[in-house]
Amino acid sequence: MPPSALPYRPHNHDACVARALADARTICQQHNARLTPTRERVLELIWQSHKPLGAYDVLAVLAEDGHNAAPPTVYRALDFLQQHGLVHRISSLNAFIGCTHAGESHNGMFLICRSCGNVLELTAPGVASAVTRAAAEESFRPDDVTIEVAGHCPRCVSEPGHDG
Amino acid sequence: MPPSALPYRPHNHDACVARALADARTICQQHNARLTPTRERVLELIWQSHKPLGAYDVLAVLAEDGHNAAPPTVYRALDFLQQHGLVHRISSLNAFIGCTHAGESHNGMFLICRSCGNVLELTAPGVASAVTRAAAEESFRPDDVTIEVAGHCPRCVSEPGHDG
DNA sequence: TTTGCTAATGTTATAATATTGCAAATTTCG
DNA sequence: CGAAATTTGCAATATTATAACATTAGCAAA
Repeated sequence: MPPSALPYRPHNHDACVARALADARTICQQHNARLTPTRERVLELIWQSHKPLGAYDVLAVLAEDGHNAAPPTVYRALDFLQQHGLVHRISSLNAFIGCTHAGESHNGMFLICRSCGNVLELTAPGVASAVTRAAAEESFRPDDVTIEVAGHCPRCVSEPGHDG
Repeated sequence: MPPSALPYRPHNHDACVARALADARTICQQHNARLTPTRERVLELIWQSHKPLGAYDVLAVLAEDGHNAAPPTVYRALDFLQQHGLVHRISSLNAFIGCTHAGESHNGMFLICRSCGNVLELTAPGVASAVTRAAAEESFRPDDVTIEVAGHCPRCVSEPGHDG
């Protein structure tokens, strides 16, 4: 039996979040970019679980925080975080998830469980090269590659009905 | 020099549309599904070019037709067409495009030109199998695979500024 | 310390995309 | 025909995202 990937097994998620925030600080410093309180808070919220979060979900939590924010605040923070490779947008879900390979150059491929909602980000070199090759056969010059796979994660295949 | 794929070279596009409509009729018959006038008209509109069309673009043309339709009309027609494999939704664009492999079982991969807007749908067995393999390594059971590649098509790489 | 510049945020409004729910019409089929 | 199922019409509303412009914070030079 192969080891389950992170999102699918119990773990101290606070450690995930802490690591993500620490990495983000480092990366922003390297980029000479300012990880302001709002941006950091949004990143933290996005990282609250391995399930993607919608912009308006983030907005709602900010409101609970007492931060009277409007949509542009959230979208700007998310744009910033995306630009620095700290979060990804999952376009088939209109939602955002923390990048688990921040800092590394990577081609994300996302495995989205329809049952529990967790998303696993993979670096899949074989997939990336196959895509590149297929594009090259059409003389197409790729820029951004979106690969999103909806299905069922190992936990939900074996014991349906999870939500965590 | 490799031959340009269909969307990138001049062709009698009316023939594309006619073939798509004819195929659709056949497929719907096989599925015991009703290709009603609205559905057929929506399919025809989606096929007006090799550029994806938004739901509200379709709606606008229906309005010009004198068909006083509301959004649900369009979305229902599009759902129907998707269910029968006649159109695809490009989630990175929130738009729809005619399926060029209707009837065949296929895993679409879309090459989206950011310059001219044309979209080429490919069947890429190498990509499909790489994705399947990567998912299997995580014991993930894929259901739907979305592969969308944004970039520049051969025509726009060699002579930027196209729109057709 | 003021001044001036840039990046970041606030604020209001609105655009763009998509769905819900119910009633009416149409088609299918016994 | 008449009952059941499918399709459509329609109004309202939900959800996601951006435009436009005013304001403030951070920071460096005069």
